[in-house]
Parts: sequence; C-alpha cells; structure tokens
Amino acid sequence: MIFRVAIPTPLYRLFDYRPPVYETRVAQPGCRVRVPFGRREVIGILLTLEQDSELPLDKLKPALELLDEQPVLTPDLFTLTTWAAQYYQHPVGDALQQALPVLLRQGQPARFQHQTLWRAAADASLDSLSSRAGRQRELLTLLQEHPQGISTDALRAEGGNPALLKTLAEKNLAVAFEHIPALPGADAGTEILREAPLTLHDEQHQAVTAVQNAQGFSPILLEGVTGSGKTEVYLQAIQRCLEHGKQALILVPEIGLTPQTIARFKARFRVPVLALHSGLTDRQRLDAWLWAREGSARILIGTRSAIFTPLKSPGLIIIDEEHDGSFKQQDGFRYHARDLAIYRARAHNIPILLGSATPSLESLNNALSGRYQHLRLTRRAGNAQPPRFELLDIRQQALDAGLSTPLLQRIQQHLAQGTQVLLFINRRGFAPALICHDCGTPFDCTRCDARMTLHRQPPHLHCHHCDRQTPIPRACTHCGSTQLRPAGSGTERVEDRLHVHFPDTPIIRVDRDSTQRKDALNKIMAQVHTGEPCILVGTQMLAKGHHFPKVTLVAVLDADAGLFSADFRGMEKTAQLILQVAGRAGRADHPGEVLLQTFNAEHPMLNTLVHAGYDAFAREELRLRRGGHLPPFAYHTLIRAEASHQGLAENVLLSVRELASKQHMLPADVQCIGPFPSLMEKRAGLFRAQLLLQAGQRKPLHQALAVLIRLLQTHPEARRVRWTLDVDPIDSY
DNA sequence: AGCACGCCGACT
DNA sequence: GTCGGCGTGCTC
Ligand SMILES: [Zn+2]
Ligand SMILES: [Zn+2]
Repeated sequence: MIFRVAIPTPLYRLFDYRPPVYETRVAQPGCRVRVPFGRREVIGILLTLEQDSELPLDKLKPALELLDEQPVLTPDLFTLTTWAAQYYQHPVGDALQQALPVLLRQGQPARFQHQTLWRAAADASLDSLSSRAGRQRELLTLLQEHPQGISTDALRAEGGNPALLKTLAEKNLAVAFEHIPALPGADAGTEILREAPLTLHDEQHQAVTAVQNAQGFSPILLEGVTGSGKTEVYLQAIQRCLEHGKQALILVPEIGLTPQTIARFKARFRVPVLALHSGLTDRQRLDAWLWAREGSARILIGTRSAIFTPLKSPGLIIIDEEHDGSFKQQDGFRYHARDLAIYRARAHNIPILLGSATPSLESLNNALSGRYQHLRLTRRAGNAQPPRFELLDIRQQALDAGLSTPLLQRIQQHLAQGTQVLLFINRRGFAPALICHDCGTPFDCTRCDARMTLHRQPPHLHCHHCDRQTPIPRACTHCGSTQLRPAGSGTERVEDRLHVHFPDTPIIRVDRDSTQRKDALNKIMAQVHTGEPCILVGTQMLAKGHHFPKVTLVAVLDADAGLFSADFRGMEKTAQLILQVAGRAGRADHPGEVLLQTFNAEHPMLNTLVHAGYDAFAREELRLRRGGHLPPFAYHTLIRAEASHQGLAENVLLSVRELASKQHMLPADVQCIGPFPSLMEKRAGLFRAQLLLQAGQRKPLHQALAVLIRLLQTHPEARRVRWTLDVDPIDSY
C-alpha cells in the first residue's frame, strides 16, 4: 500500500510514501498526513492509495502520522479544489492547502475549540464542607446555581475563587467536563426571520421568484443600479433558501465585508449568520469552518477565500458586486472566486446569483448569450432620482491642482445649499512626481521604472510600486538646482487647495494614508454622517461600500485616467469605477449631480456611458471585444517572468516559445503574443517580461500551457528566472 | 518555496 | 583565522 500525497510546494508533482508504521486504521483519500519532506516535516493531503510507485519501495520514506480518520475536505470541495488546481495550472498540494483554514494546514485536529466547564457533582452537598470553609461553600453554591456548567472566568466574574475548584474536585464535589460552545442563534427554533421583509417592487419580486423557481443549477445575473434594492432581493432569496433548510453562501468584495453589511443580515435573520472576516483569529476561523461544514451555520458571508467554505446542505450562492477585481487572487494560486462559485453551484445543482450595478463583460456576455438568466432592477427604491451626469470639458481651462473654475463654482453652489461634495481622484500623495524646474529631471525610484511620489504628510518621497521611501531631496541630482517642483496632483494637494478656496468648510481626505490609524475611517464616516456640509476628497476607498446620503455633488477630477490604458480592460474598469463613485451621490430627497472633468469630452465611449448608461456602454464594448477577438470572446493566459538582469526573463520566455513551436507542440489555434518586456520593465529591482497566450478554445490553450510549463521547468536559464502563470488574467499589462 | 551545502570577501 | 554572501541542487 502506497500513499500518494499532495505536498504544499511549488512543484508540479505528487510524492509517494509508505504508510506510517504502526498505523492500523484504513486511510481514506482526502485525509491529512504528516510526512518527512527533504529535511523538514510538512502536512500533505492523501490523494490516492496506490499499489506501487515509480520509485523502488526502499526509496520511499514512511509517512509519520495520519491526522484524520475522515477526509478533511468534503468531497465536493476536494473536487472543486483539484479541478481549480488543474484549471489554473497550480500545484495541487498548494491549492489544497489554501482551501483549508490555517490551523488545519498546521496539522491541528479538525475539532471545535473545547472549553473546560465545571459543575457540582450530582450528590454534592454543602453539608460535606466544614462550616469554616466559607470560600469553598460559596464556590459550591455558585456551581449548584449553574447545573449546565460554568467556566472559570465566569466563576471569577461572579465572585468565586476558581483556585479552590481543585480542592472541591478532590473531595468529589465538583466535576470538570469538556464542552463545545454553542453557536449563537443555533437554538433559535424554527423561526427564521427576526424582522419582517420589506415589500418588494415588481422587478425585485421577479428576481426573488426567479431564484425561488430555479430548478437545480441556474446562474442569474442581477443587474441593478445603485439604490435599486439588490440587497433586499438577496435577503428574500436567502429566506427561501433557509425555508428549505438549506445554507446560503455570500461572497462580497474585500472592502465590502463591513460590520454594517454583517449587521444587515443578522438583523433580518434569527438563524446563525457567520462572517468570515479578517479580524477572526485562526481558531475562530476554524470553528466557523466547522460550523459551516456541520450545517448549523446557515448563512456564511465572506470574501474571496470563503468560496472554499464547506457546506453541509448548500442551497444558494450569491456573489455581490460580481465585477469586483478582488474576487481574483493576485498571486500564487490565481483563482477567480466568482468562476469557482459557478463551478460549485453547478456541482451542487443550486442557483447562483451574480449581482452588480456594473456587471463584468464576462458575466454580461454569458447573460446576453442565454447561458445566464438576466434580470434587471432599473427602478430606484422610494422616490430617489438617478443622478444627472455632465462631462466637464477642461481643455483650455485653468486648473488649480486639477480643479477647474467651473467645478469650484459648482462646489460652492452645493455647499451653499447645505449639502456635501465628494471629489474622486485615484492618486494618493501630494504629487505623482517631483521635477527639477531648471533641467526637468524627475526623481525616479532606483529600483523601479517609476517616479517617486511626493508626500507632504509626513514629508517624504515614496515609490508606490516597491515601497521605497526617501527624505525629500534639496537639490537636483543632475544639475544641482534647488528649484524642485511637484508635478501633477494627488489627494493631498487637492486637499491643500480646497482649504484655500473654502476656508470655512471641513475638507476630509480619505485615502490609504489618512485612514491608516485604526478607527480613523470610522471617525471620518461619523463626521460625514452628521450631514454638515463638507468636501470629501479621496481615492477608490470612497467609491466602494460607503454611502453618503447628504452628498449631492460627485466630481471625478480625472475621468481620462484609464481611458487610453494599454490594458484592453481599461475602459471597462474606468466605466465601473465612474458609476461606482457616482452611486455614492444623492439618495431619497436630494437628486445628485455627477461631474466628470475630461480633456476628451467627445470620447465616444465616455459619452455612451454618460448619456446612454452602462448597459449601452457594455454592449458597445462587447462589440469591440468581439471584433478584436478579445475576452470574453477568446481565452487568455499570461506567463509572467522576472529576473535580476535585464533581458533574462524575456530571453527565457522567447526561448521556451521557440522550443515549443519547433517541436510543433503549440496547437494551431493558440497564438503567442510576445514575449515583451512588461510595461514597467523594472520593478522592485527585478526586470520583468510576459508572454500572452490567446486562443478561441480553452482546451488547446491548456495544452500549450502544459508544454510551456514543462519547458520552463527543464530550461537551464530558467533557474535564474521566477515565473508565474495567470489563467484568465484580469490585468494584462 | 524552503533548506542545506559549498566556496570566496571583510570582520573580531 | 571565522561569519556570512547567495549560486546550485534536492525534495517520495
Ligand atoms: Zn536639474
Ligand atoms: Zn520603486
């Protein structure tokens, strides 16, 4: 009998072991094993039991320990993960490891946290204690008041002295026992709801009905403008799922798993709601994972990695903001949680709801071609009016830190009417460059092909690509001039100028730097929610999640950023970001106004977006993608490589591409684009290049990739090159 | 990726 | 004389 084990390592192969000595239990595939690996010990997953090995038996080491009697991953998750490892061409051992909670990766038992509780012995009586043992009598009385058991901490809180428990135990008056803390809400009985559902308008009702009527696997794209009540659809779809005794899994973007989001689910439902957020300890995470697997957790909310949560009786998967980039892991095992969710829903034969105001072109194309149901929420709840969009042509306009005079006037008007203003600029720091006024030399990062960003709070130069930081220099390195000027503007500079233009108005900057301190963001939100007039200046952080009901003016200072991006997804991402920012403005009684500053007021796509809406924009963009044979009408895989010397990464990629084509190993349908040096060739001291594979079908692309991986593994030069694969990349530069 | 082995520069 | 730099090789 031979154990074939998947080991968490970047190696694309499995490892064979003899069973642990003295092990008599039957090992099942899917169980964890502790094995010697090189000069260390690791935890692997038993994949199969084999009769023989390619290696002679005496070359095999024995496994050290079988850690589980039952497979640690449910069969469906095991299948999902091994399929994903294959699809994303990632070593299966590493993929499986990432599907497990940290404590299980470390070899901890797959058991709930036990708590030691104490209770009085059944026949214990105060009479058996001397009347002078006052503290012991007190303690025993306390124990008797808690027949279900009490922890030492709770005893102390009630004035008992836990140090005396041992004495009582020796006299057979107190007993310790292990107890698994109950899941809050698990005893709620049959009542599902805590509060009554809202009344649905007809579009919402249709959506809920569609989920309810879904027979088996049915993907549904729910396209709903901001404020159209997607969340209420989620809640009522979940309610139906719970009524059938099933569990619901909800994935939200990284930034969206806020206490408010969680609170909304807990307020509606009595059943146990578990959020798998980053604040959990490893122990809490494992317990949540176990509660989900055991079936008592009924609603699971989490970010990307929550797609690997085991479910006893899955009934519904929801992907909120399905277009969000954070669902794709951006290093190592580069899976897309939304795509895995589709796979999972198919495997479970259940409905899956993809919600967004600005669906990804991938999902939209699936909806338009009939693979997904397409439901729209076009009406806003209540009497809310959609915001009015306006392109503000800033050609030949004087700009003060990116602020045009018409914009400043408009800000003034809104402040005067007592409402708030939100300015969006996707650039933090004071200025994106510091340049010598005499000779024009900028301060570049020594480790990257990039400018150092000037920061004023606190003053320093900072490379946003490698994190290198330096003091602000006094003189130009090239000509010695001390006339150094900031070029361009970021959030800090805009904030600065706004203080000058609106000295009596609070200016609130929201970016990674201003919200680093814990609770800083909460304080900002509290201030904004007082409703007093103010100007918010910020980056993406402002665009996602938070709602600002008193904001009536949203301005995008640089709507052109991303318009002419090298990445073919630039336009799509820009549109999604603009609409997301716009969605922050105006709710209920205040109609919102959205101003886009642009040097390209005639840009056709920008005009389509602003005047005809996202749907029209997306259809046009899809048409262009189809014409260009680009995703979603073709499949991409990117091979990225980096090395410490210029040209090395590119040469290795070129060499494997040529080897593959000489050996006629590249299917005809697969096109190699590149290799090219990356757009920013040098980053963090490494020189980068990439090779893009494109094909009309997945299968030949997969074959080509397997060939190239094999060549990369055996190529002598490739040992000095770090390479990574990205199947279905979302950034292609 | 780890982790060890191995052979050459500036430190006590 | 050694501490440690990272090149190179291996993991059942
Ligand atoms: Zn100069
Ligand atoms: Zn840098």
